[in-house]
Amino acid sequence: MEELSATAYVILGMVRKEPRSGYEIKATVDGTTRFFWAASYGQIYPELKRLSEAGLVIGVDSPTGGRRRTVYEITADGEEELRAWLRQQPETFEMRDEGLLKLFFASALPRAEAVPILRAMREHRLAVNRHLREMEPLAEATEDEFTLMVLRSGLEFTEWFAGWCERTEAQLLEPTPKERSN
Amino acid sequence: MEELSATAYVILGMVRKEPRSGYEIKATVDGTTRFFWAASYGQIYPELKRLSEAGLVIGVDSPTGGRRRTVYEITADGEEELRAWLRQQPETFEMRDEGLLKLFFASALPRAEAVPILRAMREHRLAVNRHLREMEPLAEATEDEFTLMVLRSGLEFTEWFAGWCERTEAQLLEPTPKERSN
DNA sequence: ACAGGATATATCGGTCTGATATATATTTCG
DNA sequence: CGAAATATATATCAGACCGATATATCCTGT
Repeated sequence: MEELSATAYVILGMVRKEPRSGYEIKATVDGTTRFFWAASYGQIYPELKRLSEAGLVIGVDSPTGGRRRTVYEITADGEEELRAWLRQQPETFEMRDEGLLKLFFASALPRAEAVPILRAMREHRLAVNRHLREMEPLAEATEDEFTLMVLRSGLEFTEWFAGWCERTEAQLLEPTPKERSN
Repeated sequence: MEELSATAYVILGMVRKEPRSGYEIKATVDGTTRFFWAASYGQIYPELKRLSEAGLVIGVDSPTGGRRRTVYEITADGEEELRAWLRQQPETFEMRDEGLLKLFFASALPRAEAVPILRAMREHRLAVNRHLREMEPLAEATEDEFTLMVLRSGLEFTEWFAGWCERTEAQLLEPTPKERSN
């Protein structure tokens, strides 16, 4: 069998915790992993078909009234595949931060105009932090300690980042090294 | 005119600092922004054509012997476009961290097997940190203070993250809350 | 002279996002 | 009650983006 995409493992991991429909998988991803691994319908539905064909999940028809609905469960093969993946060294780490990118090119603007970039970055990190903080009680209530562990990394990360923005902004308000040396 | 992709602005920013060929743009991106904004040949060359057609850059034929080579310069319109973008609120922030994803699903493994995930994450962050540290003297030498500012964010980030991994690993080696309460 | 690496451009398969389309079920509220 | 809004559910498409590969030339070390 071919290698699975990372999204396939997100799906396997999610349906292992609890059988779910594609829609529910998407909702759960949006509520949990999206800060470090997102997934869209455009991936989820085709991937569910592939996983189903490969026998790693089983789709069970569970219509709600006249609305068709398929709930997927993980198979023994699927669990095995998931565990094998978990035991492999993580490869992918990517970040795309438009704020840092703008800051990198900020010499194209008057120096003072870099301040709003840092402010916007800080606001955004703080907004995410507040959001994560709201999720904390729920994560504390679950059996799974890793949910909370990962959530705490998000809390710490956003706090560190917001702090960096603040300190860097302060540094920008000071005179430049060139000006100081005059 | 249509809206430009973020990669288009990476190109504009890079050729504004210094006229460059597509190959040189890629090399510079790999040496600088790649940690928070990457770009591949598959984007760069088509985008250079579009930007050239839109009059935001000008391609100047500068062959090296018999090897064709086009060096791109930014135009006044291109600079204007770049500055307008820099003044807009940054939108995109994305992260894809396979380590955190694996940790999130680590309840599928015996508890102790989460340790190698955290170790691998820490090793990776430390490797990036060492790499950035090597680049520091170069960044310190440049006129552009934002280069160094952004590099320092990478240094701090990797240090924070490596520290988090270390602390979280220690936490895993302690007994579970359940075991403690017995 | 030749191999290996650097410079330079181009392109393709596959992943992934964000938006949109379609349909049904449930809730809200005048 | 009935209409409107919202939630559930699946499907698909254009475009962004990555990683790899192909092709060709130039430079350097031995």
